[in-house]
Amino acid sequence: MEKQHNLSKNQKIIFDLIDKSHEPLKAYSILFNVQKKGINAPLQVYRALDKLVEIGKIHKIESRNAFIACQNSSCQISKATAFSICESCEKVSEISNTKLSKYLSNFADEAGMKYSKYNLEFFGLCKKCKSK
Amino acid sequence: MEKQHNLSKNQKIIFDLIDKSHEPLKAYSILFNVQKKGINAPLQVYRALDKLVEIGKIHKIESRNAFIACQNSSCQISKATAFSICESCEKVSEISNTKLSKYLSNFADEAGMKYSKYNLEFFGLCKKCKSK
DNA sequence: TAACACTATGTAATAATATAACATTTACAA
DNA sequence: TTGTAAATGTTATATTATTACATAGTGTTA
Repeated sequence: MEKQHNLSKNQKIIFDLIDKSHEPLKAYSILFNVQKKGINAPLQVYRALDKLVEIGKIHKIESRNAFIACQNSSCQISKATAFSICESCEKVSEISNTKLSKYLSNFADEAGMKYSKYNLEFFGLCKKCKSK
Repeated sequence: MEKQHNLSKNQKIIFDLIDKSHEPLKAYSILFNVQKKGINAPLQVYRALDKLVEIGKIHKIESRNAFIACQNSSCQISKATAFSICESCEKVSEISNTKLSKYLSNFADEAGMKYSKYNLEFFGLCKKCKSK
């Protein structure tokens, strides 16, 4: 059984917002959206984001400085993440592919090092944008 | 034959600095280091960095907001990059592995989409830090 | 060579992203 | 009930990156 994380008040407010969103959210856009709920300062947002990333409820899209909810229960443990990003409409999807994650987890560099932690971002055009 | 890019004055100054460095450099650290050469403003640095990234002479380490010189002639074309990052000493190495790059370039998501462009960052402890 | 397009440069101001430092409060196990 | 870790609140500030505008260089081609 996986460890249960009871989210704190701020964590819950911010997670709910990200989880409901259909696109990655940026920290200051989150801040703007939760000010009505009494979260007033950037640090309050960043602290909640840090924690949510740490426990795997959300992921940071590094190339976009934005955050999305995890779509994939297993990366709550693994911290091994992969995304596809449309360079036109900025749609981001989490890739949940066992073969890919196994391949990357087992990948060994020249020195024989393996890495259980990684982040992969694919870039291209999504189906919609491609057909325009 | 690959397209020859003649670097401009600022591009050359900044590329030389990054190329000589044994660690990823951040934009404002670059700025500080090139002020004696007459580059005074952040924008001058960012413009050169953008161009150098575009032509593949350097890469951005997204999770660190830092830049390193390309170690791998082939990614001047591919924009398909992979790195290992030590979470203790922050050493970054570019991974140049044909199997890996082929695997990722041929990877198709659920929708059958392939992506020639990607960025992969592995995290762990380098050999040195591991043995401490 | 003049006209043009394109790339690069210089400068100032400001936007966007993220953290430091410090005080206080809450959750909860020992 | 006390100790400790986690979370919160607040102010200030550090770090990363872009906008806007003016000017200068480079190379092509009419």
